[in-house]
Amino acid sequence: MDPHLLRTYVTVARLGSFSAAARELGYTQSAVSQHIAALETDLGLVLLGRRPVAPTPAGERLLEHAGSLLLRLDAARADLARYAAPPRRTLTLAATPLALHPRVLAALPATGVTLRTLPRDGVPTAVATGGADLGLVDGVAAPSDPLRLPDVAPLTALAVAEEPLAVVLPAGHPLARRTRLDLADLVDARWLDAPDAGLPLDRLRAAHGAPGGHGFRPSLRYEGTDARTVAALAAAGHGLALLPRSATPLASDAALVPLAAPRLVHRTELLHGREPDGPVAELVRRLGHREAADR
Amino acid sequence: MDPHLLRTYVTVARLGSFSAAARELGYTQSAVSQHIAALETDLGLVLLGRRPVAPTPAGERLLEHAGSLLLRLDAARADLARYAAPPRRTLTLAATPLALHPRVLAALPATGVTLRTLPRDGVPTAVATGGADLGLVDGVAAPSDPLRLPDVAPLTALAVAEEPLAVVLPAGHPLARRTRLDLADLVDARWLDAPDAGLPLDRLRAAHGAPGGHGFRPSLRYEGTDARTVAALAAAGHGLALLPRSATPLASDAALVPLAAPRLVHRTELLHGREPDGPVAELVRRLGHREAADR
DNA sequence: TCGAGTTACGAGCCCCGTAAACATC
DNA sequence: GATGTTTACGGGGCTCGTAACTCGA
Repeated sequence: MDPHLLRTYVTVARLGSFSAAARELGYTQSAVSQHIAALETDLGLVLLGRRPVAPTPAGERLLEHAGSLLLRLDAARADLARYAAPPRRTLTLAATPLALHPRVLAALPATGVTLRTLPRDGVPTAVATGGADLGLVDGVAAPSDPLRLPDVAPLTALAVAEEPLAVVLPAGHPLARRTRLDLADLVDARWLDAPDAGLPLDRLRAAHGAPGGHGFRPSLRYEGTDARTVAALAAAGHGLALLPRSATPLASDAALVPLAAPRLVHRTELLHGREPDGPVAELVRRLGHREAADR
Repeated sequence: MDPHLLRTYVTVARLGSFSAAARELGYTQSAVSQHIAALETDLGLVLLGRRPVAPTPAGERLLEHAGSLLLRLDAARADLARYAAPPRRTLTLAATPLALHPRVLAALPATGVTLRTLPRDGVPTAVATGGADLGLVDGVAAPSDPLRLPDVAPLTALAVAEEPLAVVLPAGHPLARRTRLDLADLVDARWLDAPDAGLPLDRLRAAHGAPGGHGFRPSLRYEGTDARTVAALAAAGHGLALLPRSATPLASDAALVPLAAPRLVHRTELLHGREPDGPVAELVRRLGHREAADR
């Protein structure tokens, strides 16, 4: 289970071809073939069906392990590299769209900042593998509960902000006159599915206590990262959306009703590798008032 | 960052000696020395101080990564090995002491079972690396919240039971007459520190919302795994203890007061690798009524 | 001087590329 | 026969062991 072999394996599985993988990795087809053969004899399992080239069930399983394994390997290397490198003068920040809280924007230094928005899982990965110095992630959680983040490497998370959640509906919607809404009222509604900009529907289902996967049926799917668009889509009646209050600069045709039960908040956390220095440490100091969790 | 080199490195760090590590791994000192040198040049860092042989700060950091990396590697191998092996006829169960809920014991098959109790972190590890077919872990959590387990590999967790928590005090204790207690009343008390048998004090601090580490000061430390002993120690006045109701067959000199706030329960979960078969699947079917989480 | 880690060097193995064989469309 | 995977084989590099060297108590 040499990492080289694993890397070859995941590449072949992703591309569905030995030769394509060889091109991408800078090997010959022959070498790739030998790598796969070595893995298969080592594990005593056939990992790939040939013609077409596709993972067997065991191979699917290995893919899950291998992905996380290679990720952690990169993370370890990147983390150690920080020890060798001189302190950074600039700062790269990876954030989910809704995590760009005004408090954070206000605290950023005037120069030397690169900001990049990524989908949710990409942020921890970027911080772990050194693609970013700091990460900002948002999500729903019970008040003062830490977010559930995939633990790719030892990262430290600090709570940055918590704010109430609100349901966005068209102004004419029957529920728009309410002063508060419970999640239970909304299980059967159609919801916008905007995993990169809004809050994933899975989280709602989980919060509502139905991990089985029923309820909160998706309507339109939006694959962009702009919260304003999500709010506009909801106002136009394409489905409900749950957003933090501050992220919804309202059009006149939308109604915003606070979510009352269950008690959930929109939470933003700052993620960093350990022992930040230079501008990273400065920003952490300005933002992090209370420690959330050590992963 | 070849796993072989990492394994050599952690062994050297653990034993504090190149030659001892060489003996343990079946290499010559020379090879070990070359392994370490290779790692150090690869990463561009000095990992070990020689004479005495001890990790540098960067080396300490690598140790954290390497430990988890090697563990996951073993886990992946063990998981894949299950695909190749014929279905098991026997069943090995790893459990924390308080996780042996009567429901579980009742559901065990009559023959072919090996039961082993381990400290908390050992259970997920054992299941992941194939040391056990199934794991049972207990912990405190908010009602219907999954436990926070270290994620060493993709494991599936099923909720088995939740039951109320109670504080064990000596019969003569000033608080023993109360009909309910809040955690806030008990921050300043002395607590038994019994990480392997009772509930770790860190969890109490976290539940109380003070991750800083204050409060819940330890009194006597008990390193065994017997819950009965913990209850007896608490009854004898050596410190308070928090236990699930059912785990405290009471001596007459002890008082049991239910914990009322925050709303916490003692929860047990069943852990298994995916797609169980044979007796494993049978037990899972009998016990797992609701799925807790997929890690 | 002794214990312990490093360095020099050579033998063997492993890994990859070339090239030919083989399979499938 | 075109495309794509496997197998045979050979060279170069890597890894480990032997043994000589170095350093500190």
